[in-house]
Formats: sequence, structure tokens, C-alpha cells
Amino acid sequence: MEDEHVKDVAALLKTMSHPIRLKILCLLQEKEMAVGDIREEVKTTNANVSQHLSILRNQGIVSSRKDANFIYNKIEDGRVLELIAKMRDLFCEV
Amino acid sequence: MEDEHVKDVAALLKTMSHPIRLKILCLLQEKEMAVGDIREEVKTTNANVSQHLSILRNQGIVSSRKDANFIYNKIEDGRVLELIAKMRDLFCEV
DNA sequence: TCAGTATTAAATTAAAAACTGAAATAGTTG
DNA sequence: CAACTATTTCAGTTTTTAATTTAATACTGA
Repeated sequence: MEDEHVKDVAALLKTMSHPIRLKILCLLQEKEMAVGDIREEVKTTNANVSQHLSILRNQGIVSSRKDANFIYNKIEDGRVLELIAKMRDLFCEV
Repeated sequence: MEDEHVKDVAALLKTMSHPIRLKILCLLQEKEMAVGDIREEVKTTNANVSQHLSILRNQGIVSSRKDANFIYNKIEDGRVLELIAKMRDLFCEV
């Protein structure tokens, strides 16, 4: 892996390496979700979820669409979907 | 992914998410290496490499064996080998 | 044992990231 | 428009993390 890739991948991993963000990404594997739905699952404040989502958006991992006054979030980067699937496979299966 | 797994995997990713540590792990994919060899590749101080290696060892990712006054390091956790292979595949190939 | 090399450990400093609560924004509905 | 809901932004505080320096430890070979 060349240095440029190392830098980029390290940044991606860093973004994914917070428990709340990782959990959000796992939730979004299955379906798109609004901020409030996510907040219930991860049990923290709205502001906190919102901040973590904005980090995920800035990294290009998650995208959002607005419908009424809900904002629905989903995983934008297919490689991240694959990576999480692999991690599930490696660390969560028998 | 249940919360316990989320916590553990997040900790693993966090350990891997520093550019120097990620680069070390990439280097160790190929062969075991002594601290001095690693230092040349990542271009920092010995002490810095040593600190990063000790973080990798504490996480159980890397193991060491001593021979004369060299300490040779290798990746201990096969799942990490697989995970890095996947990342290479996703982010470094065409 | 002494000089040299390799590695680790501890302490300090500097920088980055996380959480909280309050205020602001945007859209909806009556 | 006023009240309400969902979400975001901001400012302040606390917590973590990173890098550097310095000192210590361990081994080798003369």
C-alpha cells in the first residue's frame, strides 16, 4: 500500500473507529434511518448523533436526503458496506 | 453487530487508524521486521516506532520475538491479515 | 568490562476529538 | 402567524491522543 493510500485508509478507519459511528454504520447497513431513529438505538443526545453524522458525511461515507422535517441517512460508499460486511464476518461469526 | 462487538471492533479500528501503525501493519503483511527496519520505512524516530509497536502489541495485533539485540515483529492476529487484505482490495486496486 | 547498537519507558507538551446544553434553523400543521 | 417537531450549530469544558525528549535497559563483540 503506497503512502497516499495509507493516509486515506487511515483517515477512513479513524472515522469508523468511534463506537457510536461504527454502530451507526452497522444500523445503516440494513436500511436508511432518520436522526431520531438513530438516536434511540445509540442512546445519546440528538446533538451528539448529528455531530457524528456530519463527520460521516464529511468523509463521504454517508449521504442524506430530506423529507418533510426528517433527514434520512444511508451509506453512500459501497466499499464501506463491503468492509463492514467483512468485519462482521471476521469478528462476529463463530 | 451487538454492542460488545461494536466496542471491540471500534477499538481495533482505532488502533489501526494511525497512518504509521497502518503502514507498519502493511509492512508486516509481507515479512517480520525489526524496529530499526521499520523505522527506515516509515521515516520517524526509533522511539516513535517503538511506541506504536507497543500499542499494536497491547491490542494483540502484533507479537515479537527477540534474537540477539533485535526484536522481530509480526502480525499475530490472522483476522487482521484478512482485514488488511480486504482493504487493499477495496481501496488500492483499480 | 567498555563502547556501541537496539529497544523501551516515563514525563512533558501540544494538538485533536468528544460531549453537553443552549440557541438557531427549517419545515409542518393548525 | 404561532406552536411544534426534527435537526443542526455553536461555545465551552473535558478527555484522548500524538510527538518529543531524555533516561534507562538489554544485548553484542572487542
